[in-house]
Amino acid sequence: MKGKLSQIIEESLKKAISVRELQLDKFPFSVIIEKPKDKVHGDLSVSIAFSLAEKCKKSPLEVASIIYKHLKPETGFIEKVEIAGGGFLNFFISKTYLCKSMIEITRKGNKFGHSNTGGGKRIQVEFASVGPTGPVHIGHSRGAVIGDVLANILEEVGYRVTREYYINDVGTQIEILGKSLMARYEEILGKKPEVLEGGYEGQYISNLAIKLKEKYGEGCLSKDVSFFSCFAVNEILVGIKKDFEDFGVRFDKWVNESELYHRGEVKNTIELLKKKGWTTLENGALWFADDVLVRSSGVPTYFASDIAYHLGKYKRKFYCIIDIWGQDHHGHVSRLGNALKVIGCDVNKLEVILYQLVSLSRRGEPVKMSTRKGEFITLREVMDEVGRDSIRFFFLMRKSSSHLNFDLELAKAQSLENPIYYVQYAHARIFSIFREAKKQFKIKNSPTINDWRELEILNEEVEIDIMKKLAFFPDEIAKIALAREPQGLTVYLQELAALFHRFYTEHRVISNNLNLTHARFVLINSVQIVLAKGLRLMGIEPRKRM
RNA sequence: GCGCCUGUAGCUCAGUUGGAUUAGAGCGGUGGCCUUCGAAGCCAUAGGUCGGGCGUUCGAGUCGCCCCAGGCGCGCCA
Repeated sequence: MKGKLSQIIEESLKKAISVRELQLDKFPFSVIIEKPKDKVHGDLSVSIAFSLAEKCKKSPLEVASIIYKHLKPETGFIEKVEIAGGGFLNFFISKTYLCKSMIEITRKGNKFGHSNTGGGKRIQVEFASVGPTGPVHIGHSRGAVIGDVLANILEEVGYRVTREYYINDVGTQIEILGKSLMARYEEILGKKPEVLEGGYEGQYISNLAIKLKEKYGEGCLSKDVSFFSCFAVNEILVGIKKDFEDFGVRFDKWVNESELYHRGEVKNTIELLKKKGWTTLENGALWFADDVLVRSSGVPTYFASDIAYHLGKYKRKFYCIIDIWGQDHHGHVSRLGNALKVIGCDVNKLEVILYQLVSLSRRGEPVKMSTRKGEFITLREVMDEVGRDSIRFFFLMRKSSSHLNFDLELAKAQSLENPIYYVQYAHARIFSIFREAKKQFKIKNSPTINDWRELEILNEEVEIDIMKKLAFFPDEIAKIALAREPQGLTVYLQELAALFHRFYTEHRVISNNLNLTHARFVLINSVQIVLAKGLRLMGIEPRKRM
């Protein structure tokens, strides 16, 4: 709708310029359309007269009047236009348009909201990538939700999305993991292992050791660390994949860091940086600016392989590359960008979304989490405790840059008052109405409608508000996709649910007035379609009963 | 010390690329609403110097600078 209106304004401006009523050297490249807070200011409003006033040497009111004069009476979309507040142009959407929107929703069903603004361009979203040194903990799950839902939304607006998980399966941490497992294995076989400083200590390590013993007996005592590392990584990865699967997160591609080494990509990338003259040798290590690419031991760092990984992404020719990382990686952003820049990558294509880590508490007492010490709450545990849908909704209620405090006891205690139930309840109520309707009429769950005039009978204020809210859904999705802010979905769904609950309380759907009943069936069916759509985009299954 | 993020009602947070003389929602508080499609709901009411200051602008919760408070990062870890 905003796009439609900005086009109308642009045409008016062009006309005004061509007849020299507005003196502008440059055409303003974008017309910003806003949604006023107050209904009396219309459904959509434009404040461009203020910004043009100075350039044209006219008052905002004069500019607004000129734009107003050249507006083409539009095709039933706009009911009326007002100039107010000294230069605002306020537009009121026609009821005809709203009624026609309901027909569109009814016909399109779960395809409503889909658009092709992305034009099939390919976007890669890399998210939730954590080293396979332990089970997924709840902190990482936030990145998983943000990435998964953002990917859903980008697909909805017509991009082809590749969801990718980068597995850091080599390096110091993996070696420590192997040593930790080795020590535990030796321990349960009655040997006294070497003391290991800073090793991984979680119960899952012991479980892996037991598994090794059951499978090979004492046969692994002669194996070296890399054997244990490899075994641990593979086993843990199986668990991670299962965790994400049960959490409703899917990936199209899993990339192993080790593969980048086997294919020589890391080496080639380092050579490329060297050749371009951007590296220095100091204390036996190879540096790029203030960071080490290759250790004095000859082993490349994570930094080096990540440059290689991203160079690979560029070679795959994505329109846009999105990385979703925990805030603790923010120091990595600029140096990665700088390195990519000097080897010829267009860094404008790279977007890094940082999310604040989840801090966990129990009855207000902070819970310290450390993967290494095994002191952490896993995604699995929280899923069992509060349910996957609640976690998803909760994690999407705040913008990614906000801190998120997650109190386990509170989450459990509030589970009945969790906002997700508010939205789900609205959805379930609609099904309930249709169940009741089935008893009284012989109707299907999905009413059909061909003539928009049948909806003109919907005159209550809250009905009009609902229709507007629904008609704006595609705009909402587009905005969320563009801003890369999937949390906007929770706000929209709560607002729509609130309108529905009010409508439900104030008015009856099923009544003696058959025409009104039918129109309201169409209305609530549309609400159901959009609620379900929004929830599914969030990876939450809409409920028919509570 | 340097860098990133955050600071809005008692609590948890919205606030649309700066917009309209009354800054919103949920929880919690108070008072109402079930003979009728699900009360996990609705309505009303109380509660705020938008951390503080200066500035830019026709216009600032939103942008800039400084200060205060909290979180995180600053490794030849990833």
